[in-house]
Amino acid sequence: MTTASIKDVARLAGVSIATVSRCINSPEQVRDTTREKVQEAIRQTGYSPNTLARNFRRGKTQVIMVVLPSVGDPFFTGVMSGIRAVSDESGYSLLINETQFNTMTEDEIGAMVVSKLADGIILLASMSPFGTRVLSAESRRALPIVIGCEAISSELDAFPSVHIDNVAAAREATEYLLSQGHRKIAFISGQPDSLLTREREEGYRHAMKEAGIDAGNDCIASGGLTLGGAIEATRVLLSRKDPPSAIFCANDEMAMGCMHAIKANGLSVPRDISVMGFDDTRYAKIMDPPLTTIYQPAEEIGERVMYRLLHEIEEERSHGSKPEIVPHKLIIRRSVARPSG
Amino acid sequence: MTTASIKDVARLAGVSIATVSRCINSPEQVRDTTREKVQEAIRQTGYSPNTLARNFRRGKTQVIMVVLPSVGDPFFTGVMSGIRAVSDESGYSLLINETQFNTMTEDEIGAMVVSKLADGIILLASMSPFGTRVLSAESRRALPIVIGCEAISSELDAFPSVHIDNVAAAREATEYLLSQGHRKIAFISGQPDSLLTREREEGYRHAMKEAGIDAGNDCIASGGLTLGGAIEATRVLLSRKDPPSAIFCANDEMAMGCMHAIKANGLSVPRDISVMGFDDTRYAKIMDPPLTTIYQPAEEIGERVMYRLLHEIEEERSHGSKPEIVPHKLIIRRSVARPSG
DNA sequence: GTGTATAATGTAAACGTTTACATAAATCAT
DNA sequence: ATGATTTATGTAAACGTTTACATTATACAC
Repeated sequence: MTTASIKDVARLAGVSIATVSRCINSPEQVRDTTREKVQEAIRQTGYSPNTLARNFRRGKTQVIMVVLPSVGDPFFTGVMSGIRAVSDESGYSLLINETQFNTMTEDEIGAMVVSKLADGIILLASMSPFGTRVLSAESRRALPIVIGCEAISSELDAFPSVHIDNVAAAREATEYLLSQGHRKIAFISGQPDSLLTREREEGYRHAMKEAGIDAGNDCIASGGLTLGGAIEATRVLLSRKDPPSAIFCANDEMAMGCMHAIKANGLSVPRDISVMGFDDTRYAKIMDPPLTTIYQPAEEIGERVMYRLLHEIEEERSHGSKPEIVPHKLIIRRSVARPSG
Repeated sequence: MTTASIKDVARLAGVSIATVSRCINSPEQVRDTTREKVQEAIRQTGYSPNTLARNFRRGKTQVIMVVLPSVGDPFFTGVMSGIRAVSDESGYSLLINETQFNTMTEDEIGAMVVSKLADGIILLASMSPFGTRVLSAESRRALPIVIGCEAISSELDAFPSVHIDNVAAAREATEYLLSQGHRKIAFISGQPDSLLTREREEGYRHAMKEAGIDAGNDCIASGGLTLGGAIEATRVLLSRKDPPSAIFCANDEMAMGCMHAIKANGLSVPRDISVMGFDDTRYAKIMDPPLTTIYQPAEEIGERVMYRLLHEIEEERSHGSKPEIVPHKLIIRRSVARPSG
């Protein structure tokens, strides 16, 4: 009971396999009467083209691989939804790879594309991509890759990318905290090596320095970008002899954990401690109090990344293109107030 | 500058392509000296097997398609993470399809499997799958499909599935509300046709009926399983002349929206209105107040679904297997209290 | 060293499409 | 009706693997 192939259809319809193929791929080339015969045969056999064979023949998979730290994070969900909107309309499927626990090395990822598992690859805030083992310098440059949400360091800037200006955004956020009179501002970052938050930390440090405040290492805690990590980090921060009056979290997810930990400690937000997030996920506005944060146009980032990738795939590769910077925005809600002390 | 093929490697190593292939797939079959030659040639050419050709030849993609309403929902994120844990270790990749806005019809989904885009398919709380157009009755039964999170209606019970007992769980939740003295209990459901919540609604109705309370249609509002939908639904519920003293939401995501809307209305949870969720996502415990809800073992469901699917793919198809029921649990936190009135 | 058993390699077909090219059929002007 | 032109169909090669089978090389016993 093996599935019907194009040959079966051809035989049943009394035509050649080429004609059947044309009926499917460029129906206007075949005469009406023949087309009907073939369609009838297709119906009878229950034929559906074997994608494996087709992909092989065409040398394309119509699949895009998306590599990202965590699909669960509501910000990435937003980006994904932008990507999906474009991929849907252009006939691509999405292969998702979470690097959450580093189950997949960059080399493996590179191998997937080289070995044609996907036609292109979107790197969302991943670690520095691609060791040199798998990909020669040339082939690396020839690979359809677009980076989203995070600029990649120096030597690899041949890859196109789209993201906000993370440094500026984090500086703005910090400056807002400063403008409200805060001096003791803590920062909860991602993993130490996380590209995603490195620039935000840089913006934070920059603003603090400019304000003449020494943001020593005990102002910074790592929350691993997760809810639980942030709860832990906040506990540590609060147990310090001189606790902060404001905490700036590198993403909203951590801000949620942070706020929870503060309340669980019997303190109030923003009366005792102010909290600032980053991303403006769908949860920001329903938090209690609603979260003051930095808005990133998640869907737009996703859309532009995907459009960009399509361009890379379908047109010629663009060398050393400048990153696309999309605008961010400080969203003032109610989780930040002037310090009480 | 086209990528190297197995031929190039063979030529460079001075062996036949068969030997190269064996070096990759069953190295023990080839002599050490030859293997080294070949490996050297592979290194020099930068060869990596063309997955397209390999898949074609082998008739397998090593890809599983997962169809689910929304990757953004933290519950599904949990299920996905269970699926991923198993798929990773067994060498499968995941193709994700959100049906969120019904961009993809069931027929299209069926077509994907028939046309070999994926080796198997996991349906997470999707609508009733598969029209009859694409799939004949026999091939439908022959398809490696496993259903997660929701039993599928009557005639299709040939598909294996794993999920909790939704009816019983929802009944328990409602009974808990009743035991706290609530009589005016509202229910916020998903879309009217959503399989995911239909059974939960049934459990709710059942418990209400058993308690001798008439749960008329104005006790039930649709929140579309989304945050925003639940906010809207709650507003409607609160504006009734005789508002409920407790609201049971068909998932935690909606409970978050619900709680927000209640607070935004100047009321307090649980003093004025109690809120009950369903899923026990990672946010449940950090809500303010922490959410009383039904725990579903999301990761376990994902793992078992995936194991089940692997079995379907690798062993013979199982006809009419009974659904696997995993345990749920009522988690009592602080969003439910005795009614004040 | 011969013959036999075993291990290693080579040869060639097959998988199901798409497509360049060749051929046959239909259309049209005369 | 004939030939010229256009349109529709058929033929066959190609894509890069894997693998059954045939062949050759190696090891081993005598």
